[in-house]
Amino acid sequence: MAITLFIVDDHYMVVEGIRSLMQAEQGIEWIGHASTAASCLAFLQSRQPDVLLMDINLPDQSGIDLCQQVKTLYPQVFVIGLSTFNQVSFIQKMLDNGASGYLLKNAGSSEIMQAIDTVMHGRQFLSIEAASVVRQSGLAAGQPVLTRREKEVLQLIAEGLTNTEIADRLYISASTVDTHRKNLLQKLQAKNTAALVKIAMDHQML
Amino acid sequence: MAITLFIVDDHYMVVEGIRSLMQAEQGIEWIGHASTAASCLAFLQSRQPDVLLMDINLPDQSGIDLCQQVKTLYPQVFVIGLSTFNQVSFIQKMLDNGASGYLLKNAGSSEIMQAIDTVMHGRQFLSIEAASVVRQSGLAAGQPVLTRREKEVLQLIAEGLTNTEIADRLYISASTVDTHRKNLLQKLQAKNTAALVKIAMDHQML
DNA sequence: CATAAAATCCCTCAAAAGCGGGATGCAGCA
DNA sequence: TGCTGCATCCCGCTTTTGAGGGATTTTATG
Repeated sequence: MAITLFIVDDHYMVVEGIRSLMQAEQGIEWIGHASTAASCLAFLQSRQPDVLLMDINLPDQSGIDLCQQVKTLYPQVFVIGLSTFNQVSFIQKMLDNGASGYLLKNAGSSEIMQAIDTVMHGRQFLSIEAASVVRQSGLAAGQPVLTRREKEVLQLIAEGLTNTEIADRLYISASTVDTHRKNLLQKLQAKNTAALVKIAMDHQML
Repeated sequence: MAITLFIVDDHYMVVEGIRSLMQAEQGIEWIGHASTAASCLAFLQSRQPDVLLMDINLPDQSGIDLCQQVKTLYPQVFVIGLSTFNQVSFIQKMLDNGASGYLLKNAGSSEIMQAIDTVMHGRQFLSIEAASVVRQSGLAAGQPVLTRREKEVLQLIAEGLTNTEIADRLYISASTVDTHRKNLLQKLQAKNTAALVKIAMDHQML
């Protein structure tokens, strides 16, 4: 019995690349692809693949959210996240939302096959590069987790507001904003606001 | 005589996708691919394609720079930029550096063929989506152009250095750094440093 | 209900950024 | 030769931040 495979990715070249790579493989049945989260969900209503390769960047909603929806509706489907290298900060979120693995888009056919095989056995698969970056960046230890308020303050800082302006916007005192700011600097290990924004952008927090 | 094609992209799936799409086409000869700027330049020493598809994000250096080098060394090679949709701010730079066209990674084979055909005739080709985004975002009017010094200062600001630290690093006075900082704020229409870094990141300047 | 985490607020003081000027030297160019 | 853009440097003054604290109230959660 062949393993059925479905792909969600809005980049046609990537879809075509995987199809081409998988065509040569025994035991893999390509049952289709979608370029949006909506059309993916529509397809799944009629048929579910064993393994679902899912890009993190989709035009209508993020793969993170789609992953959660899919796993809620069809827990038996194994989801493998797919993205380019600079989006590794999403890996943890993806796994938190039920994904079984993570592939970088420079993976070759053997790595894809290995990923499919691993997740079909109920284990987790990470691209070697992904895994190493996770280790390097300390993501495995959980990337700095910001509270709701801290995220709000961070967002407004990045928009160029000062503490007092942020205070007005959030109906709190400037001192409080300052405290949040200090905590942000500490959590993200930033020397000052400029570095804070840079690091936050690098971690896709903005 | 078939048109020779070479690809630089660090995502194997994309390379494979294009190869698969092009294999079915008449008159296209795939002469190879590279995953880094360095290996691309090495290949070009021995052989030059008619058309060079080039990803903008490469591991060792940006496609923007590579494009300029390639066009300097081999002006007869037509370069077509390749990237995903959120990197459109690079399109103008790519074209400035001598690229003849721009394809988004969700292009299908007909669009790729059309692009190759168009640039081989010496004309410019933009993906419809790319063209529309260029119009929308006013990129065609040219995004703010920074001087060499301003770029250096911007980089160091984003790393969290203060004016005096930057001054030490660049062997200039803190006052000068301050002037560059003022000019950066003005050019990028930023209210303060935080917004400056955010905007710079949005424009892929960092 | 106890406890921890989050959110709130306050203080001081030094350092840095931001604002609004002005000014000089130098290179490329019409 | 005069113009323009770039890079360099300086002044005074205000605002904002960053680095130390300390403290209280809310809100989850076992």
